[in-house]
Amino acid sequence: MAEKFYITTAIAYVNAPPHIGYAMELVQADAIARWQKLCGREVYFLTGTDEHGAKIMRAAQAAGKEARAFVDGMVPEFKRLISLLDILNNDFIRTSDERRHFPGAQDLWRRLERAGDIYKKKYSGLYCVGHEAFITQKDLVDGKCSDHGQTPESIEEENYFFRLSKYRDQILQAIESGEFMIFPESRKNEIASFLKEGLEDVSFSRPAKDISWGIAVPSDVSQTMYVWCDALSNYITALGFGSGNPAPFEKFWPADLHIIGKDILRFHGAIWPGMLLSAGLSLPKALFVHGFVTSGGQKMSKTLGNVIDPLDIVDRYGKDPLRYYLLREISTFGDGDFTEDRFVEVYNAHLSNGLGNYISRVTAMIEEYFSGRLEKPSVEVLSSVPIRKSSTFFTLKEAKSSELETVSISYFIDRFVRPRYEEAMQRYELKQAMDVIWEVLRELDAYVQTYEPFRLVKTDPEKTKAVLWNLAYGALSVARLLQPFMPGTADKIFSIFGVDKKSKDEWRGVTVKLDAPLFLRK
RNA sequence: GCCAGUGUAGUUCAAUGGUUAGAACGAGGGAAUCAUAACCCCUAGACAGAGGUUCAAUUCCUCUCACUGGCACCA
Repeated sequence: MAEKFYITTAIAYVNAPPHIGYAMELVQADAIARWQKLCGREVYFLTGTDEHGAKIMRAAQAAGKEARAFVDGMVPEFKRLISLLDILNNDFIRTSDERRHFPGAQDLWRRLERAGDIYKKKYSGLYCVGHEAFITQKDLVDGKCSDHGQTPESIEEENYFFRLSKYRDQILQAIESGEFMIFPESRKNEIASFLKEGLEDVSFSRPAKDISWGIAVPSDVSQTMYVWCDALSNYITALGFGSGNPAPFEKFWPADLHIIGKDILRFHGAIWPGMLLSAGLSLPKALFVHGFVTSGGQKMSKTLGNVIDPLDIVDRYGKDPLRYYLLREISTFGDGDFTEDRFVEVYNAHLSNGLGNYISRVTAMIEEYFSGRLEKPSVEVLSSVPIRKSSTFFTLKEAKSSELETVSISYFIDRFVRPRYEEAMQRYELKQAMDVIWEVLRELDAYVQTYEPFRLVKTDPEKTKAVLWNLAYGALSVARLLQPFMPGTADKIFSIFGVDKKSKDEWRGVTVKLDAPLFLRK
């Protein structure tokens, strides 16, 4: 039976249309999900939307809509982005879904209550009349609310709290032992030191009179769940936890990987595991924490006019170019920058001039010299056209220590490219894995230069066949490696060379047909 | 303020206690013509600053400067 792999993105907050950060998170999750599938795992990939809370209520009000109508209008935008980016999610959960989400969230609450970890306590906070909500110290400028310029009132009210402090040692232990992994290492250190400083209990509900748009506390309808139990629980409610059909939950939980942004590390690295421990459920196996996407070095904002709309980019350049940029040009775990100038530069350099041009030149020669058809040459013929010694291959550490004088293209790919690629993927270093692919392309372009098949064909057609075979083999290998990242492009390449992508057999021949260049220069 | 981390070519990144610190994009030049004037080759260009440890430091230590993240109820 296939091993399972449960992967999630954070649920997107729908107070505004989808932004590039969510697009990146989806694409990262998708690349990993596709990779896991290729490795033979049974993948369950969840994404969704977070639709409750005061901010949504305010956004709805500003739009002159009821909360329900507002979120219902917003969700299709998120789904459209998902479909335009070729995201292969199995499921989409909405926290406002009373049938799928509410029962599980309330069930989770009851479990925590049964564990004795929910208690009532006076909560005192700074209440801003303008916000009609509590604000924090950070919202204050000179003691006044930065948005409304008013001095907040200090108000006390009774809320439920969750005894998070009780689980600190267990959480810390799980993180330090590697039972609950956090990528990258720096984020693991960050959350570990946060835990070491000590954990306080967290407020877990708000009076319903203040926030009606949410999930009622099961035992007390005068209170609405605060975000933790409402939103984090999506990861299990989507699997049917607390519903009539918990089978998927039993099969797929715990999550193998939660993909999140650095801004919500604490919730996923402390509060969520605390809740799970209290409920007697397993902890997720790992957290993947990415950074932010800026634009021109600054946070995107309407006033600066530097907001990048992912839907617009897909519209004008295509889905795979955007996927490419988000996965390779933005460092996997760090922050990254997105400007259209840079995007076009990269598009031309790596996609048009690099990948696209390579496919063009190879297919053109095969079509021109051999009517588009090539059979795999014999080993003897192939061994007469190894890659040159000055190539990147011979600068690899692994190669330096070997005694090899020359090496074939297929040996190069199987023994040196794939292991490095796989090693990067196992650490979820998506950019590094893609770097490997473009190194191969560079090697292949240089290989054309070494043997000059366009010249060689006039004197030695047999040898030319071997050279072109290797180039086609290289193109197909690149397509294979590309599958998690640029699935549409990978499929196109398989189809251009007339091979079945699903076949695991060795390629025996290619029938080439290129209708249009892969990426036209911009 | 406290804690953690980062500072390498115009830009994005890599590596290393010891011969010329790698690559990509961008720039300049050359060669080539299979290809989307793409590709290939060559050139220019960097270890934040100051001390220290060491036979030897970009790499280890200290300090200064700069930047980033965290210091909890923000999705």
